[in-house]
Amino acid sequence: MVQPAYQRIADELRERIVSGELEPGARLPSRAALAAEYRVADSVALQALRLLASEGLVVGRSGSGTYVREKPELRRLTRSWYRESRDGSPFRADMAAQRKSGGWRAASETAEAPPAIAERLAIAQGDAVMRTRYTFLADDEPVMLSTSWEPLALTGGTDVMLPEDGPYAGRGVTERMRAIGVNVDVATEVVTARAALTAEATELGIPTGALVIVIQRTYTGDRPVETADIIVPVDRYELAYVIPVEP
Amino acid sequence: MVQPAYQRIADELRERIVSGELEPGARLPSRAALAAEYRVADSVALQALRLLASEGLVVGRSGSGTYVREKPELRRLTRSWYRESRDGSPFRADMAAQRKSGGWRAASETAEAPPAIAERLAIAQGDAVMRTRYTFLADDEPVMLSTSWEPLALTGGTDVMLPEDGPYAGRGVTERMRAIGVNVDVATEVVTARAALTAEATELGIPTGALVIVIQRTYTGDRPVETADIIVPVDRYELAYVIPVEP
DNA sequence: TCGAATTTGTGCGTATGTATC
DNA sequence: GGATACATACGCACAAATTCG
Repeated sequence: MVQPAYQRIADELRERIVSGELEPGARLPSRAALAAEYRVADSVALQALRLLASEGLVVGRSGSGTYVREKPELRRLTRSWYRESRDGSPFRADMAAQRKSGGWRAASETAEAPPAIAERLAIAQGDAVMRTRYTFLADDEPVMLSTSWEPLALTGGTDVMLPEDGPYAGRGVTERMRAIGVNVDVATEVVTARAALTAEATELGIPTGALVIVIQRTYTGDRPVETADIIVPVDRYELAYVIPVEP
Repeated sequence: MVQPAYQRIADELRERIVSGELEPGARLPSRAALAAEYRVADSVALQALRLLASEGLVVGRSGSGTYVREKPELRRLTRSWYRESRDGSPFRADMAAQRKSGGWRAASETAEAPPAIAERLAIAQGDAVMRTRYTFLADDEPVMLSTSWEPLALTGGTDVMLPEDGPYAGRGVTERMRAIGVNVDVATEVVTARAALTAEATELGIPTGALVIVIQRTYTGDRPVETADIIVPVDRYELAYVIPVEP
């Protein structure tokens, strides 16, 4: 397989970056310099740099140069088997552990279950659900998004129908469900990753197409009671799962 | 903020793809058609399509067209609190559950601990470690990579010094450590995502820069006993964490 | 303070090769 | 074989930001 020139240039730079030879903040050769070094047209050097930028390895600054991406202070989200036992919300606990103020905005509305959500909740497509969109804030900056769905068949007419209103506002799914006599045994988190959509990128203040981790979380007892899509930008957070090993 | 033309084109196509209006396998308008529709030059339409391709949303086929990426059959890796209680290796169990044959190749060698690994193992930089590289196979195709490090101070001179040799070959970290009287309590998995490096991409048969999930797993008892980097292509696998909720 | 040089970001038009239909 | 479409590459142009003397 013959490598196209722009890929070869990108590969060589990528190796130098991940090997640490080019440290975060270091300046890459300019487009013109790369073009001269590799004996290619300016546009080919440009293409190589665009590729690296789309991978999140480098950022260009107009008029200045292209630099190896500085890693922002990485925050950690802990997901462990005792997570719900901590007082209040897991997110606030994580933020507190890192000396950040944690909070969120939320808005709920009723909706019809789309196919993928219906399957996760084991209900019929089009069934009524309560959809709640969350924006999580750390030091007042949006850092994480979540959309949650709960079957109205379960919570309709009860105290806890609105996750962020009433006596159990903000208390977490387990506690709210317990309040209406619904048992919750396990949380399943399916982790994937993709590029951020425009709407997500705008809300989170990251470039469109930046990498995000998507967590599909479902709380289940005798049946699924809540499912959520959680969007986490990879360069701000890492997820830590703590798993006990059975003796 | 004024959006560049190529980004607007990419955004609109991206929305149509993730919303499902353009289903997997559907053909996008040709470059020429896009250029005409948006009144831009051919090269601008090209730039938009390259952006989507770099995000893994579409694939171009020479002479034919650009198509919405078909999702390969998604395999699931289950990570749960009882994972080690299953007989043999977790990977084989996952594969068996999905009617695939699972296996792996491995090669071990001694090495000096690089800084990041030393920190994860709570040893000094440069201390001797046993490094083992794994290639996991499903139906004889490489699907997952892993590199593991164990402090030689712990296993040196014992039966289990080589993870894939001796009486405990392939039996999992917990069991091997128990055999030499070392206790293992918890596994911590730190999940991030990035673009695949050239070497990884080649080995896994995916395009360079394709999205991979990186799991940094550390087994800990009284002290860290093993740590590993596990590379999982996102479009082949999803990770499922099952977390019990405390009553 | 000003201005020139540099550098990135965007965009245009063209050419060649190759795969598909 | 011819038309179509993607992949790569070249060269050029201009705006905007930055740098530096």
